Amino acid sequence: MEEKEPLNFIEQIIEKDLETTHKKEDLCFRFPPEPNGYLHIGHASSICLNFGLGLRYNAPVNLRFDDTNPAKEEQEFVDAIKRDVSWLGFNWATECYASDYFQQLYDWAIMLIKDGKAYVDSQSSEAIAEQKGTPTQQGVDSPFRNRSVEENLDLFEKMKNGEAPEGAHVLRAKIDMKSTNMLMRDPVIYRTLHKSHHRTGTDWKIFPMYDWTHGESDYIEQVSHSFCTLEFLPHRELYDWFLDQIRDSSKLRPKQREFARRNLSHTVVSKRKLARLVEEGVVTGWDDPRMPTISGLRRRGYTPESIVNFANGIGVGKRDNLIDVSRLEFSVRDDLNKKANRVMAVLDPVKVIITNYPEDKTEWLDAENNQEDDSAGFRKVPFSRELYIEKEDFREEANKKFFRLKLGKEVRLKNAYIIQANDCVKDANGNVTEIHCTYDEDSLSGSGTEASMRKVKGTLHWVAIKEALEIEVRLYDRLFTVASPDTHKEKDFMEFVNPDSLEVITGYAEPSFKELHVEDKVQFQRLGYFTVDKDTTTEKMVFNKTVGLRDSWAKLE
RNA sequence: UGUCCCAUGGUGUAAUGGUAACACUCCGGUUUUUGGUAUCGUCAUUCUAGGUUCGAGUCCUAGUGGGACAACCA
Repeated sequence: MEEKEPLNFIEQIIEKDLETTHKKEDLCFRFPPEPNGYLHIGHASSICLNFGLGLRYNAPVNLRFDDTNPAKEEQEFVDAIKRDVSWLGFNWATECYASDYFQQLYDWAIMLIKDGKAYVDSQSSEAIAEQKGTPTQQGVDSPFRNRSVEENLDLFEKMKNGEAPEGAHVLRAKIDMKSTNMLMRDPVIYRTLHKSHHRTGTDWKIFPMYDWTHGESDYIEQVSHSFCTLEFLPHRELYDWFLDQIRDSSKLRPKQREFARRNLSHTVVSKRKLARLVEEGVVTGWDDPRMPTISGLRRRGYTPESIVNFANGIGVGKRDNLIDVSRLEFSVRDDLNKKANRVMAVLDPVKVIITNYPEDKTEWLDAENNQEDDSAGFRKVPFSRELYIEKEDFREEANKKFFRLKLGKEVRLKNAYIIQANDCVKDANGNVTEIHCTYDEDSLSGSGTEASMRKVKGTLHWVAIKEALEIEVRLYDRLFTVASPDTHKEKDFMEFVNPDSLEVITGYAEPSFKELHVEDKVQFQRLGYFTVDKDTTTEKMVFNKTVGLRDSWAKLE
């Protein structure tokens, strides 16, 4: 007997259907992006939900491009979406396009007209909007609502052939202008658009609207459960109405169910808003490491596993939510802790001189790559007389809570020797420029000597200056200064952009860095996780800081 | 002046009429050649008021609060 794990409400819906109306083989899901932008962390949740269900029930999951609007959609986005879904580690059963169903949708529309369920309206969009009423006020019928079937057919044919100018006519479903659900007030199902479509070119001059397309696409693909976000809940009535008009009762009837979109703190998760950040130059592009896009997170150094674990870990519900970004950071630390090799780099250097170490000597010491992974092995790091350590790791004097280097006291240099600070040199402004230390020759890490086993409270990372590599390091902070930048009543979210979200510095790294390639992930010992950016050249390596280590010392300070 | 959805620690999600739990965060202890990791622990939760019931976070009613709906967007 296995433990009964708790089910989320989506899984409960499926389990119940499995008991009553559906067979296991009936299950089929889909992820339906519109190819008009890049996928972001919110989509990742939806991807993990749908593809996760596919894995759980061993059911197919289609990747369906909802490409009904040629004005916005592009092949570039199709490619990017496929790349992102694959990168997350999911395989779709069939690559589908709503545009593949244009003919079927058209045939059904003709049927609707013949049944008296649809009519051509020849008013302006303003007039139609006017007659639609408001949420609290019912609509009124269009003067064209009762055109004859013949006239409707004729006009619709003209729309299709491009004989009517854009905007002259639309096809509307004839439902109920008095409905409390505004979507049921004779929704537009076709508009004329004389634009080239990324897949159908200029074949079609009429394009179906979302509501008319989505449910019927689900039906064509025999999707059993069509999961979407809460804002589509009022669309469900229409979804069902359309299905009722065209359904063959021997076939499976798709059902739409809704879950709450998952919001991430300190960022925005809306394609339109993300596009503004790109257009207004706040970030360098859709894959800027500060962006919550899949490609941005990837460039930042997030692993697919960390994103999938994040999405699965937060669950799914129906309430408005704002997930703290620290939850995302936790999941990438958790994953990288197991995977990333430890290396040493100094980002804010101060020089250390080991006064009792020979001038010309360089020792190549063994350093363990990852204590969390026995198979990770060892590498060599050079040690010599002049080193860099972090400025903040030295104080002339400090209380005993400061475990680092101070005058007269000892620290361990990671993978190397125990040193003691004896003296320091300062510039005219009183800044420390050199620290003079002596080392304990018998204290080499791993040498097994008594001196090497001594317990010293502090351990510092360091690099030998002579062998050090200069690297560019890009440090990131939250893109917005407030948790929820886009829910403010009066202020535009752009007013909350953090002006200090990027800091570019030069750091110094141990020679083993030469072995790293773009997208490789490492832990800069004691600092955080970093990944090699694609801007890296043979001249200069560029690193992105993915996330810092937890830092209980920083909190103490 | 409407219809619909939602309400559990700081955050997110469980508990399916029967002891309110898990994760993150926060705080503290232990271990540690990363102030990391691991590990142990502390604090903290059912919006309000009625009702049904032996028993209500769960069911019902009302209230309060939050959200959605008036694109030829998806």
